[in-house]
Amino acid sequence: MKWLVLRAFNTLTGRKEEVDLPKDRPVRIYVCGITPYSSTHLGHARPAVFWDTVAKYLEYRGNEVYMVQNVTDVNEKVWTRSQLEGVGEKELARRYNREYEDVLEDLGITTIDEYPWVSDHIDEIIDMVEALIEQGHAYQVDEDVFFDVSTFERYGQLSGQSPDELVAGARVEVDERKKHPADFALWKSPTENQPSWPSPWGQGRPGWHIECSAMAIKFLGFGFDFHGGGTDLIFPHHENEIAQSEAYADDSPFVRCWIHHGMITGEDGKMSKSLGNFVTADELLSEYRPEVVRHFLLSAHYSTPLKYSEEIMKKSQRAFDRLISCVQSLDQLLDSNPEEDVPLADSEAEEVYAVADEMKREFCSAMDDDFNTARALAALFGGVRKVNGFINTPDFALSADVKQALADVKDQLEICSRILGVWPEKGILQDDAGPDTVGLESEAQQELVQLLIEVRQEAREKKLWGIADKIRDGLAELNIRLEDTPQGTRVRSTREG
RNA sequence: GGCGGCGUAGCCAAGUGGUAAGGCGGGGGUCUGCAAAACCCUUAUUCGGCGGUUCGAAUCCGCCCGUCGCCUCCA
Repeated sequence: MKWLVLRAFNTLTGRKEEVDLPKDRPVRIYVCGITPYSSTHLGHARPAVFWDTVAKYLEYRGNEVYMVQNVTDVNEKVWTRSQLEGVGEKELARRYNREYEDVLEDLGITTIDEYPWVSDHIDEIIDMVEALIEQGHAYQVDEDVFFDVSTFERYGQLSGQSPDELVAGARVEVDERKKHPADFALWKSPTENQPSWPSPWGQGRPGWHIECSAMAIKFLGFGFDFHGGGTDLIFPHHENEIAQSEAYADDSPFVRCWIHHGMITGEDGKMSKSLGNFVTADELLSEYRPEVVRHFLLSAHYSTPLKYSEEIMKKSQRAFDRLISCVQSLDQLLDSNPEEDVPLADSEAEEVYAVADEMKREFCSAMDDDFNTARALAALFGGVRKVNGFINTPDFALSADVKQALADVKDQLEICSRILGVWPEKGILQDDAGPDTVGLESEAQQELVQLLIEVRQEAREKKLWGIADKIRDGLAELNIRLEDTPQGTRVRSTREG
């Protein structure tokens, strides 16, 4: 496979640019993670699924990937919530982080190499703040330390606004001790009895922003390849990250390409806790299979807002069903013996190979073009449609050559699907049929279903349609659907989730 | 008020200079004992509006409208 250039939209420059992928070292990626103070919702799942897909794609492309996602466990929100629940800040963070990790595991996210915690990097943070003070980029007031925005001429580059413009519309009252209203805290004294750490400026806590700079530089070095996060983090978080990091290193750029994903929205705007319109990842995963959730999250380009609704989830469910159905058809053909002396077997096989090639080409072209997962999904399903069309033609015959070509197309479907995470990882009947379905363990249930199919088949051969339909209808009520195909009766679970 | 994103069929969504992918839904057919699934045909003379550049614009430029986000320690 000959790779073309990868292009990505860089928030810093505001345009799509070519990204040279390093050949002698891993692609280094930092993605803003969560603040573990409440349940994981869909908005947290989007970046995780998106970046997991990017990493898997880059690996498929032949690049190693090293990806880091932080855990902001020292933070006002964590503190506030811990007070409400009457537990320690650390304990609360651990609990919600565990929940987040479980969701990531359910969603098949396997590409994140490090999850650094802020509370484990206080030393690095203090070192960085000290250096910034020495360099004249930061100043101490009482027991707080602020970054001096006026010493960094590129301030505002990412968000496209000057410090004064930012201040003009500010809705918060400004700390009078700051030299410039846009200055931000690097280190601050604790309120009440918050956990705090000793520092040259007294007991205190890191400000927001500084932890990401310190941890990104520690794990990835200065000038790494991609930095991801939500559009809501562009200002102030990422703007400040750039300022303090580039000031600290006296170098530029801190990040080669900034990628910001759009917000998940509910019926009334951005999904957030304060609006109460969020859907937790757990809720969704109890209703839909992870592959379906991934399909939904990848069905629009990462940069656009994505509206959640029950209806749209049903669409993703159907799309996933379509993929499964195609794979099952392929499996059945690959399990059967090829016919001999099939006319035109060569050209038929060529046709199938062409489907696989075209799908792969279009898939890669979509991913290379600013990680366009919506287009990649379209390429995948285009392949599904063509395969279905091919094996459904009236004069379709399974020659040995065609069989081999179909095996190839199935491999390609699997490769593309696995990158996106929509490949049915777990069996469709076996794992779906929990005890609630028919009150039996799955293996016993399978055997039972097989028996029923055989009985029904005998009934059909004797044209006892009433009995045959009773079995089919009865199983349908248990969410087990029977489909009669020329290759025999196929079993499908219609249970969602 | 400032900055940025977005606006494509009933719905979701690709398409960033060469004449509108795909999916869902709808309509018609094929297959089937009947179904289901699948397949085939069909469903936007036009891309929020108005101007401009160009042989040619959904694509580039300007203005306007709508919408979302940020300017609050939010993914």
